[in-house]
Amino acid sequence: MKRFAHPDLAEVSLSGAMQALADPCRQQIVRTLLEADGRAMACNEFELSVSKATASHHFETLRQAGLLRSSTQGTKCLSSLRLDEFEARFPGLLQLLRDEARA
Amino acid sequence: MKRFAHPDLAEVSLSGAMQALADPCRQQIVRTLLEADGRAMACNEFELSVSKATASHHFETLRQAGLLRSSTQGTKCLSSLRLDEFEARFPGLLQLLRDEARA
DNA sequence: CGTGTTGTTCGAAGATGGTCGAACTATTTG
DNA sequence: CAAATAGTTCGACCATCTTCGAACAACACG
Repeated sequence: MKRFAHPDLAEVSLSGAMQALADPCRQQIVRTLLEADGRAMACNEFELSVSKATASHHFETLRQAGLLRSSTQGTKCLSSLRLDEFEARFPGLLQLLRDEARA
Repeated sequence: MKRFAHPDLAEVSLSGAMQALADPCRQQIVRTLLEADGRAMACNEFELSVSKATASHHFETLRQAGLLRSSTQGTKCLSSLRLDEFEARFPGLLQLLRDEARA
């Protein structure tokens, strides 16, 4: 069973966080998780217009940016937002995504 | 005398803003302007470790992201932050840069 | 008018990033 | 065990981004 690496939020730079959140596909992933309200979701539950390989790459990028916590459950990979930790490190950043989602 | 284009903040996407602010060199420019407290600064007043050509490109990128307002004064190009407008469009985003500047 | 200052623009080189298909691993199910 | 499911990893391709030097433009100052 695969184990994913999850950096400490203190190691995540603002540049890194912004770069991760700048991509539309990754924004979509984070927005979906924001609406999921804390629930962990499998990769194939997200409606993404990219291949499996590309999606997997984006999930990894978001993990490295401290946004996602992932673990495998059977053949699935469940991911949830590290909401409180990320909010403590970069206050207000995720709220901007929430706002843009309504627009 | 050259005139620069300055987009309406409503036309600036969150992706665009984050992409602009993700670059270390551009972060340096914005941070310097934040410390300048509203004062307009010439390009050569910023201590950047890149060539003139590259710096000029970064200033243009920041203008397109709605962060800078620039105008020429003699041979100089004076730039200032569009602080209130940008803050109204993306609340809290510039504060993150300010915080990271102290760290 | 010539010289120096300040940026801009152009073209090219090199790095980075998003994308995919194919092959692979691990797990569940028949 | 065989087949289906869910992701990951690899290698390659292409677009975009960063960077620079060189050439250029506009202005200030003798």
